[in-house]
Amino acid sequence: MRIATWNVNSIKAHFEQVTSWVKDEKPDVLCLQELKCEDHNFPTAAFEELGYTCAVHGQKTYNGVALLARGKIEDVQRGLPGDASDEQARFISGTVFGASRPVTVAALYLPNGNPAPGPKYDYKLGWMERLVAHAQQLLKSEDAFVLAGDYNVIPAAVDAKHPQNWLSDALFLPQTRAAYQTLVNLGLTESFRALHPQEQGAYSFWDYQAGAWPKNNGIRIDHLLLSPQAADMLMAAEIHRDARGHEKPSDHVPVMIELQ
DNA sequence: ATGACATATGAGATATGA
Repeated sequence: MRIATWNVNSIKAHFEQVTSWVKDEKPDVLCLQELKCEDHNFPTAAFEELGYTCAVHGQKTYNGVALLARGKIEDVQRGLPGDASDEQARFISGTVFGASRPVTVAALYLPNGNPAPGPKYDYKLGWMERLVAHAQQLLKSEDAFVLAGDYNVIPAAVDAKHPQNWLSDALFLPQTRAAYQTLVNLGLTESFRALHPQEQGAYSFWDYQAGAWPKNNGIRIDHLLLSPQAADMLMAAEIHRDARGHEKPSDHVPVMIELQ
């Protein structure tokens, strides 16, 4: 079972590139972030024609996440538990069915948090605390699960071309990295780094500005975190950096893993 | 030090992103 995550920076603006990639790669499960559209404007019919079931948690202009799967999706949950007043569409989860066992997959779009300090950074840290609490709940079941998405977290200096430029940024502040490490320390496995411990220059985001892409001035912020039961099934993890080379691309590229 | 670039909204300029 192959599971991919991709911050598409508007599904409307990048529809052709997303569907083209899906036709080529045929992931079994696809987590999308930054749809920037409401549910009724998501191209559900087009993805259904490609063989996917769609679970969408959209929002006008900002945010918006979706979970797509080749088979059925059960127990869909929209929104990250822990704050009923949070109206930002940044989390959707559901259970999909692989050859061997069910897997719960969450598509998440963790808040950017800039400028830090400030209310946006407070929101980011609060969101991360809620994600830790939710992961703790999921771990109790001992089921396989995958938390996939745009974490807006640079885990370590190796995950940025110029880490010194990010020291005071919400994506790389010590408090951000500590919160992310708290999540991982629950017993989760970060797929890409687990399989490529030494690899440098592997990024998933390049700013549109200042020629970041041709200089490979990127950061690795899109991650798939695995429960112990899912980690046991991990066979591959790859960043599809070629997607950044098209005309008018998203600023993120897909990251895809293979389980069992 | 600043802006550079992209998207959505809505019809100009602003908010957001990372």
